[in-house]
This record gives sequence, C-alpha cells and structure tokens, in this order.
Amino acid sequence: MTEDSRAAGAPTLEDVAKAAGVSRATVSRVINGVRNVDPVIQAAVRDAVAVTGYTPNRAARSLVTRKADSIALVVSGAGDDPPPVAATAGSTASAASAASATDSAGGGRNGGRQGAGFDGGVGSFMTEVFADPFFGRVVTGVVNFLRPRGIHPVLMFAETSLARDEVVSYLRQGSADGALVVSTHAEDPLPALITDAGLPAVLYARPARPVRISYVDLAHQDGARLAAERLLARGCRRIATIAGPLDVPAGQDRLAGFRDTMARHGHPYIPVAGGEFTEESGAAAMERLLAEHPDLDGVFAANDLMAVGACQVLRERGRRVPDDVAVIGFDDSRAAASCRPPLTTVRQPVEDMAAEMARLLLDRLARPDRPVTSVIFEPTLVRRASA
Amino acid sequence: MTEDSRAAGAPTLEDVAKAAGVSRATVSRVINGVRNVDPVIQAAVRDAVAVTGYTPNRAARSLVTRKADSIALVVSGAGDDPPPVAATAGSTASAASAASATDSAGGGRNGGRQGAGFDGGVGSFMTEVFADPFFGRVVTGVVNFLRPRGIHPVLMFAETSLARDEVVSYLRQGSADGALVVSTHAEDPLPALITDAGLPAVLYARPARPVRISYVDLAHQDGARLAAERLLARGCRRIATIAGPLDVPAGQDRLAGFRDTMARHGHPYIPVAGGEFTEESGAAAMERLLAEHPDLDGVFAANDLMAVGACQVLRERGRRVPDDVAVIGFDDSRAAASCRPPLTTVRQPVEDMAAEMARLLLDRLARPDRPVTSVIFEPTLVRRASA
DNA sequence: TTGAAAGCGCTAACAT
DNA sequence: ATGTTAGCGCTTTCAA
Repeated sequence: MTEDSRAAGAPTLEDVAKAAGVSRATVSRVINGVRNVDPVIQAAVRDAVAVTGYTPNRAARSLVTRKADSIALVVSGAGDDPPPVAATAGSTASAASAASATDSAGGGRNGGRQGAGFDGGVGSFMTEVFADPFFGRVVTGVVNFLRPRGIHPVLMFAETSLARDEVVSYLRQGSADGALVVSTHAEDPLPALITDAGLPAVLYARPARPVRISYVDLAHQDGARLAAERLLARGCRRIATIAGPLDVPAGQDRLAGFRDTMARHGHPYIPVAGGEFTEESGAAAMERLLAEHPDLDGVFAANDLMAVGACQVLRERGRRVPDDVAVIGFDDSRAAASCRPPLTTVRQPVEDMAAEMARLLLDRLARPDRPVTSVIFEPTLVRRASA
Repeated sequence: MTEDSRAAGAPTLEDVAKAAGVSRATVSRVINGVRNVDPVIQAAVRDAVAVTGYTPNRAARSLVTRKADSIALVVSGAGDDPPPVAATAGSTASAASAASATDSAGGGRNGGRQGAGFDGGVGSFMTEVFADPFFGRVVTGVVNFLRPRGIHPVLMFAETSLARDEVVSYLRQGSADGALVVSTHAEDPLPALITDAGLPAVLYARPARPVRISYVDLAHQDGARLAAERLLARGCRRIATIAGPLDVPAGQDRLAGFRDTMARHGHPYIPVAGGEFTEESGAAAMERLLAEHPDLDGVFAANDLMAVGACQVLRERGRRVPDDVAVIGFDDSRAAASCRPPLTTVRQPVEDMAAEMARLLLDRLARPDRPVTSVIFEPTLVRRASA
C-alpha cells in the first residue's frame, strides 16, 4: 500500500494534497509541524501521507530552504607529501605499522570481475587515522549528538591540497551546511581555507596558528597538573615525564602544565624524554629515561599509548608498576583500560567534546550572526592500578 | 575576486550566463561537459565561471537529475537489544573493553557551557565497531574508490529498529542514491528492509538468509584450505582449530573448509574449540585445546584476533611459536603484523572488497535494469613468522 | 550550435 | 485557518 506508486515516480506533495482534498501548502504545513492547522485536516493529511507512502524530497526542500541538513566530518592532515608522524590533540597513530594493503588482487569469481584496484597511496593516511582510538571516539560523540536531530555526517579526508579544495567546494555547493574538522597536524591549512571562504566550521583543538574559528579543546595544563599531584601524593619523589610532540599545542601544554606543577612543589628540574604519541616512541623514551635515571619512581606520559609503551619497558627492566615506578597516562583511551596494569590516566572526554563540537556548529548555523564561541573542557583523573 | 558575490547570495548559472553573454543552457552545457559547444564560447564561459566564483548548487541539480550523487555507508547491527558479541565476516570487536565513556562532565569554561551530554547507550555499538580493525579498512577502501569520483559517503549506524527505519527513509528521501551495508550480525533485518523498499544496496558478505541483493564476499573455504595446507606442508601432524561463531557464514565456512582439507589429507578428526572472533575468546579456546591436547603442533584460528590470543597463551604455557606450535590466523588485519611473532595469516583484501562494493553500487545506479551481481574474492596466504 | 521555456518538488509570502 | 502563487537553481526538450 505504501509502495505501489514508487515505480511511477515517488509520490509528491501534490499527490498527498489531492488524496487529502487540501492544498499543497496545507500538507507542507502539517509535515513541517507549522501551527494553525485544523486538527481534523491534520489527521486527514496524515492519513493521506500514509496511504500514498509519501516522503519529502530532500533536494526540493533544500533548494528552497537553502540548507542541506547535512554536515561534513573532516579528518584533515597536513601537506601534500606523505604526512609525517601525525599528531592529534592528545592522541595519534598507534604503533602498529599495518600491512600496506597494496598487494593481493582477489580475482573476481562470481561476477567475472577483477578487484577494484585499491591504490595504497590514499590509504596510508586513513590507516593511521583508524589505528588511533581517538577517531572512533570523535565519530561516536558526533553521531550520538547528530543522529537524534536527523542529521548524518558526511565523512571526508583532507590530507592533500586537492582533497582540501574538494572539501571547500563541497561546502560551497551547499552539499553540507558546515564542517566539523579534526586536524591531525599542527600546520593544517584547512581551517583557514574554510573560514576564508566564509563557511561555518568547528575545530577539535585550538589551531596552532590563530584562526577566527570556533573550537572545542581540553584544559591540557590542568590535566597535567592532576597527574603531577597524583604522583606527588603517592609519594613519588624521583619523577620524570615523557612528552608529546612540541609542535602541537596539546603536547606543549601537557608538558608545561606538568613542569609548572612540579616546580611549584619543589621539583624545578624534571627529566624529559620526547615521544611522538605512539606506543613505540613511548617505549624508547622510557628506555632513555631509565638509562639516565635508574632510580625513577614516577612517570607521566603525555598520552596513553606512550604510557603503555613505558609500562612494557618497565616490566622488561624488572620494575613493578606501580610499586617500583608509578605511571600515569593521558586521554583515557581504550589503551588505558586494557594496559597491564590498567592505567591511571587523565581523562579527555572525547565523546563529549565531539558532541559539543556538533552542537556549536548547529548553533552557529541556526544563528550565523552570533560570534564564534569555543569551549574548553576540564580533564579528570581516572584512578586505576598504575598509579 | 571569487568571493565578492557571496554575501549577496552565491552566484548562479544566470549570473555566469550574463557575464559570459550567453544563455543559461549554454553555461550548463559547458559545465557538464556536453559536446556541441563552440570552443570560443567554452573559453568565455570558463572565464565567467572563474570571475564570478560560481559553484553549481547541488540541491537544484539533484532536483532535476533525481540523483543525490551521494551514497550511505551503513554499519548495521542486530536487534533492538544491546547487540550480542558482534560478528562480522571475518572480524569483530577486539578484546579491549574500553572505558564506558559515560562519566566525566567537562564543565564548559570558555563558552560558559556544559558538556553536550554523551549518552552511552548508542556509543557502545559504535565503540565495538571502531575497536575492530575491520571497519577502518572498509572505510579506506570505500573512500578510496568514491573520492576520485567526487562522492563522499554518509556514515550511518543501524543497530536499532528505529535507526534502520531512518536509514530507509534517508534513502527514500533521495538523500543518498544507495547504500553500502556492513552487517555485524547474522540476523540483520536491514538488507531485506532496503530491498523491499526497492532501494539499491550492496552488502559486505553474503547475508545469512537469502536476500536478492548484491554483495561482495571472500571464498572463506579456500582461505581455510590455504591455512590447512600450510600447516601440513610445515610438517604439523597434531593440528587443532579455533573456530569463529557458527551462526555467521564466515565462521561456518572457515571451519568447514579447514575440516574438509584436513580430512582429505588423512586427518578426519580435528579438535575444535569455539571462539567469538575476539582476542580473549581465542586465548580461552587455546587454553582448552592445550588442556585436552598438550602435544599440539599446529593451530588454525578463524581470525587474527583469536590467533593473537592463542599465541599469548602458548607463550605463557612455554610453547615456542612456531617451533613447538605453528599458528595461522585469518584476515591479515593490523593485529597480524603487530603480533609477536608476526602472524602467518590468510589475507582478506578488505580494502579491495570494499572498493568493489562501491563499484557494484555505482554500476547498479548507472544501469538499474541490470541484474544484481556479486563478487567473490580469493584469499591469499601471507607468510610471516608464526607458521 | 545556441536560446527559450518548461518544470523538478518544495516552502513561504501573500491573499483570502 | 487555508489556498494561490511565485520562485529556489538547475537540466533538458524543443525550436531556431
């Protein structure tokens, strides 16, 4: 009963109007929940809608409302060259190098076709992105907020100059009303491109160079303070830290916050080893730290992945965690909970932050006049076994 | 020069036509690359486009062409209840239980707002999805194929009956021209819902109950055969297997293929322990196997995650891999390469298969009359250290 | 080869 | 409270 008219073109407002014995406008009002419609007529219209199996045509609606009811979720990289070890605000590509995914043909058997020919070039950026727990959390938060509002994100990757232009043009076409941008690199040119084009967007994490654009971020320094205080409260006295990349704000802030707090508590000089937010780099940093300071009793790693690497090295070197050396991570990603021992860590509420990003964007779309706003979230300490 | 007209409404075909001194129709022809346009006029039009900063309005175009130039990428679950341990064609949620992500408020500081309020209910399904390397590979393959064609996937999750209806209605509205569906559960009702509505879709993996719909799949039995032959060729004689869930075709086929090959080579009775495609279940299965058959010298696990779990147990029980016990996995996911020792495994070319899915859908959209086609890919053996 | 004109399905004044 | 009407920006016959 609802499908019969499909073949001869989907039912339109006109069809419904005819069936209900009213005008198109009235049907439109009912469908869009505009007041001033007689309850009786409303019922009649709803019946007609059911009978005809009517579904509003989105293109037609968008054409007149001038909104797509759609937003883009953009994962953005750096330059045109293969992106260097990527670095997100508080998370990044995991250690797993992952098969390059370029081999294996897969001869089509049934359909008599060949494999679609996967080109590994584009894949590597995406492989890195998906290897990190961070991305999934962002999507979770965004979808969670958007779905109840009937909108679904369009997934885009912008790791090359061409891809960035495509994002801008996608938005300019009105295919999406705005963009949620997650940058994996400090010098990402995309935010500027978007705002220069006068398009609405919200970023995850403050951009490295100032751009007049809304963003959501974490009070990284406060998080580092939490970690420092926990280590101190635990009685640790020979404390070191594994820092993240210092060209990204999150890396800088976590280090600065940690140092400040330690200094304030009488520890002005803290051994620092640099890492790249990966498990491997965390392990390597831990090795260096241990070589120079064999008597360490506490370590703060600027993210969980590095903390996991550190824990492995500590165990291999015969240190018990947390008895001999306490370890604190950052992010509270999946890696923290599955670490042996489970990681005490500074929680970054990525899902909430991502949802807030979506909310800021929708707010902005609703009232474009209002000034850009950003929101900074407070981290919390999650106590598990490692400290 | 390209931005000036934005404020007063984006430039339209009319504007370009005026600037070029031709008609709208001609501009349209040039833009859509229709032949029969004087080269001189073509140039003039292109100039006018550049000068005005024109971008075609997608809604207007869609309205007349009746295509959205967009497709939905749907990750589909099972019923309305919290999905049971999910199971994909050859992959599934990893062992990591992941923080429930419901705590931590994150008081807005800058914008004076509260956190967006993440509701953990919807998140758990997505958390499982992202914990699995499989999903990222699918997205990689799909985006890789679609992006050069100017189309970007809309990401949707369909783990409840409501969400499934939304997917169908999204498609019916013409918001997307078709769907790429990845099911995480055998009894998924979505494929039937979609085809019943007469909407174009392609599935990853053959549906558990027959539905008249295109899909892409792997010759799982052949893959299992490859694993069996490798174990035999290596000289293993006391061989067991860790099977996946038997309610999903991939689980069944991998077990059947392995058994058949072993039987054909004179090993009619193979010890089997059941797993759930997770690392933990793989470890548990290995324990059981070892308890009953301490003299095992070869194991085939129906996916990499379980193989990783098995390797861990073997090491803990003092068996060297591969010297004492050879291990073969399935999928060639990230987990395989990062396993200690690196896993010999049966490769499922997920990226290629996902790209082929997209290709099948686009083909179908281009010529709706043509019959549904499916493509079965051949697995290959990837030899690493574990066997 | 180009232009004129119709119309895709919908919303939003404006009239009633 | 409801109907009439005028487009939104584009593609596409149909004429010229």
